[in-house]
Amino acid sequence: MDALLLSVLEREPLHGYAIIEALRERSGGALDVPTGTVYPALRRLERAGLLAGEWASDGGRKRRTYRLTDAGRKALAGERSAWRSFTTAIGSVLDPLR
Amino acid sequence: MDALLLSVLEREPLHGYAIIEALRERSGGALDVPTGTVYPALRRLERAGLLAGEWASDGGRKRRTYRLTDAGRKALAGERSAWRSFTTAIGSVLDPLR
DNA sequence: TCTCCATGCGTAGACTGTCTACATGTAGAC
DNA sequence: GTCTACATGTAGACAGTCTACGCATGGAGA
Repeated sequence: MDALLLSVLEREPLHGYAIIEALRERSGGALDVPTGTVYPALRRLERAGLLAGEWASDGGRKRRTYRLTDAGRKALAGERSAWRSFTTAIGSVLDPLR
Repeated sequence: MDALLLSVLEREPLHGYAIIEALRERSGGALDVPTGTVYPALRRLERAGLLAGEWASDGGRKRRTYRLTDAGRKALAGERSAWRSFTTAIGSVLDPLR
């Protein structure tokens, strides 16, 4: 989850709702993350210093827009390499060379 | 976890301890799953009818050897395809086409 | 006008699964 | 006699996700 959020925010700052849509889009509909997962996760990442959130107003609507911090960018690199190691490890068990 | 256990048992029945070693070996040391994860998981899979366990004696030692049931084999196929979908979805977010 | 839906943020509580740490015991090597 | 590898298992903490809510605005259509 953390890696996904960081990755989506890599290019441009987005607010929660837009992040959910971006995840759905980028994954071709496969990833439909509920708000109960995303919002707490964003908070968590903000507390950890990986994201910076800011309130903005679009018309009457209030949005909390998050952007990646430098620490977040580094964390993303780590998450990506961890993900690769992870899938390689699982893959080596699930699809052993025949 | 379930997929990993089922996959390791696909070729031959094994007991818990051997399963842990097999996972470590097959993954090149990356996967070191603690007993507190494996044993309950094996029980769970057995209760679900995906594995069949049987006590055996090797010398003075007692082992519980698990083998894949037909349902387990089907479940494994499902797990494999689910894993592929999953990694594809995550990958499309983490490593978008540039 | 009124209602409904998409937009938008958020929390409470249930649920699930993993991990740490422990208990128990045998066999064999030194 | 003690240590290590083998072997199974549980209790309880912990973390993260999901379901199901509550609240509010804006715009489209009946």
